[in-house]
Amino acid sequence: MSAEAATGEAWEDITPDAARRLVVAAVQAFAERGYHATTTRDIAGRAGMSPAALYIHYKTKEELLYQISRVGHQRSLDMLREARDGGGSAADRLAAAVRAFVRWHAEHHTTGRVVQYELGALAPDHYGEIVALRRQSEDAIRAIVAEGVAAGEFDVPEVPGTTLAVLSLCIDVARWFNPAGRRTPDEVGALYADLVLRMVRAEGGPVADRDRPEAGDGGLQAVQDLPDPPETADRRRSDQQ
Amino acid sequence: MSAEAATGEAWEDITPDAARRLVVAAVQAFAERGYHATTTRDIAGRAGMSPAALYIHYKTKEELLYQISRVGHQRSLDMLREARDGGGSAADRLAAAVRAFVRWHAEHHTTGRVVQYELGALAPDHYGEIVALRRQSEDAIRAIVAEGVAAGEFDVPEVPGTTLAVLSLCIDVARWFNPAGRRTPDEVGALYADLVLRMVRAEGGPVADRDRPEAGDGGLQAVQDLPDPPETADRRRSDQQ
DNA sequence: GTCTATAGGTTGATAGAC
DNA sequence: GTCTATCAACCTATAGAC
Repeated sequence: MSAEAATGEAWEDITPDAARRLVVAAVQAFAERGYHATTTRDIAGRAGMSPAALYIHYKTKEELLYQISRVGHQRSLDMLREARDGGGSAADRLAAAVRAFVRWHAEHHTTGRVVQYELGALAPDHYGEIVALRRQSEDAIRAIVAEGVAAGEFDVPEVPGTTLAVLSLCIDVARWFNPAGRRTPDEVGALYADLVLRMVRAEGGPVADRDRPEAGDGGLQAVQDLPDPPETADRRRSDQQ
Repeated sequence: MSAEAATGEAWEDITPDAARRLVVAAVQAFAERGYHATTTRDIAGRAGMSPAALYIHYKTKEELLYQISRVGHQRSLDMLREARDGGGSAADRLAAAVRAFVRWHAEHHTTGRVVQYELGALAPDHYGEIVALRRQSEDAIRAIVAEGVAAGEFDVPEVPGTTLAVLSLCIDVARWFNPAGRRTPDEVGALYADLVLRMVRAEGGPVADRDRPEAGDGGLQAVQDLPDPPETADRRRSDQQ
């Protein structure tokens, strides 16, 4: 599978064709070199156009990054919410969430790198919008963990901290995954789902059925301490803890 | 504590004074904006010098990054080897490794971000040197995990994959840690050591003492499938799997 | 919509006075 | 060792022909 095929899958519905080619080219370039090291000439060249053609479809280089970041974050959020709202025990749903999220970060590791590691180059208003999506993704995982604890399926030292660790583990896959490596995206997803369940399982193993409080977050969703909103686009990097 | 104080701790023995100020300034700038978005003017300005003064102490901007990366990676490796060679059970030593590594990435998250996420901007020969240090860090963790499995203390689905996950979890702390957040570096270290032990623990809990094979790697250190060495400095990002 | 040409500004790094 | 001044290269984005 060519790099373009792997990168392009998520961008099928962008039209016109030239705009899609530019996004695909930008994802590859941003993932390889980083946003700031990538020139608009490079992007346009990869898309088979002159440097000026980029500006017919996108107002700035940052708008291209914003498009990539927005679609990628929305896709992640949909995926995690689908797992949260799916059937089965909390363990089933947490495993499904981790499997899907990890698989996506491995399969689309080029997109994943841009989505996860180039946030800091977004304009302040775009950054704010993306952070809102990230909080919602964290909420989805936290809900599953909290429900598992409430149901007696999980035993964790702390719900928000464990949620952070699970999310963190999945995100970092985009950084290290190498398609020429030993494992397929499916295998990494299965391995990580296994490891995460080991991390949260109650000592006696999952409880099949017992009296349990109403499922839901039950006030367990602590407000996150996020850093101050950015003054300029490049003044901060983290949006968690 | 000022940002400079937190960043500066690791660079005390760099002389002369101007060279140290430049490294500290570079760490802060690279962590905030990324290597490519940082100008030599910005670094020199933060260090209280003219743009040209930087070149008295460092031949290029990349040499500054290399210095930061080399010292940070060497410090990480020393830390992990000290835990590996320390006393106690495999669980004790794995917990010590995670606690120290996570604590360092939280406390020195500015340095950590540069060390972990700006590798891709290194010149090819410098990059190769850093990757060698990273492999040795991975070896240190893998040795502890393998020894725990051999001793019956740990039960993991796969030693190399579990090692990767542990390392990954620790590294990602540099990305998300926010000193204005809820947790201190010590608290994150303790939490993560707890979570990692849950991840690797044998179902029946640690085995106190039993017949066990000679401790050591025993051939369990699989050769890593690393990507091809870079042709140019900016052509690759990952060095694992 | 795409091109060539280029404006207008910034960059990494150097020259030479002190 | 540090400064001011500057160069040559390169960048993002725009103008205007087709």
